[in-house]
Amino acid sequence: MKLTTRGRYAVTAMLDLAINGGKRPVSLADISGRQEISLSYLEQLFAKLRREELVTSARGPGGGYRLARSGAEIFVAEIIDAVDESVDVTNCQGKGNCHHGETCLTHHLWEDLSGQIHDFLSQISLGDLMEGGGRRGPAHQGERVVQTLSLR
Amino acid sequence: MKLTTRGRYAVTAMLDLAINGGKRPVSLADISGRQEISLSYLEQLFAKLRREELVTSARGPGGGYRLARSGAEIFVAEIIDAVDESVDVTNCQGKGNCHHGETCLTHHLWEDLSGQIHDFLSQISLGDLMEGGGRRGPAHQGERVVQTLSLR
DNA sequence: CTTATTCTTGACTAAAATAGTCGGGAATAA
DNA sequence: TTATTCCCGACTATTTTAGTCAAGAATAAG
Repeated sequence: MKLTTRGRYAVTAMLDLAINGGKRPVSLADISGRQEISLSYLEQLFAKLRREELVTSARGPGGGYRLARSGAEIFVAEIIDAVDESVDVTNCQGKGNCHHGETCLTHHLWEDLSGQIHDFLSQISLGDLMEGGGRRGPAHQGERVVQTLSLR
Repeated sequence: MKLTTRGRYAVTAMLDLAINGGKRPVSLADISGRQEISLSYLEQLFAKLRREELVTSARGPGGGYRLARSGAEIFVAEIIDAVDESVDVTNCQGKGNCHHGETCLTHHLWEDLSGQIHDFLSQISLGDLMEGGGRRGPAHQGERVVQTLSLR
């Protein structure tokens, strides 16, 4: 799990799709215009999103992309995983000699930590984001997610 | 808040310091040897950690670094913030014209999201990591952190 | 006092990731 | 038939990451 600008772009684009996508598919050109993301870059991102079956596509005039499921069933973690694949685990993979010959401590640690964040983002759907949205202030105090995190 | 390899390096090094640092300071050469991180790179990281007052230094033979506070009082989020500074907020900073003239939706969204993760990592101290450590399996089922996350 | 050790600083470099470009295609609705 | 839109691969510029190098300052130990 990585959190980068690319992940933000992808979530942004998917949210745009969730908001503006009704019956008709939404073209990348539209998303590009609204969100100010380069069209070609969006194409790259959506190729990955499609491979992970988060969106479906329709070619030709009036074509574009649709969410593969409802917004309530698509979670932020899925989107980020789709575009930011390959979490390479540096240092001491398998070697297990990092710490006085014992099996690497910090590696597991980070893996766990990143797993926790992943679990967290797995609870937030596009639907949640649409409701609560980016609005700050007292508008939506409603939604609450309670999470139990265990450190092992 | 960014989560990168550099942050992992920093947390790893700080944890090494927490574990191996008793009365005497720990030299970067020692950490470099144990954790297999380049010495010069560690120097760069520790310059930042020192600026943020997470560690104190002692020069000369037998010198090295010490945690500035006890491990129980140093939190993962602080470490990551210290080395991964400058979270630049791309697109629509202040412009507020991203989405049909309304003030940018996804920007706030991401800021909130990243804030939640920050809060989460602000609850995990080096002390916690030392206890629970990287051990998987049923060893330490004890520690539990309960968090209430609110989507706005 | 000398010396080896260790931090301190700044500039530089190589490699990788990120963000983006470009050009050609294939499908398809109008 | 044609304009629109996805699809795909290769290429490029910029930035970030990870690491190198060299010179210097503080200081404990001998």
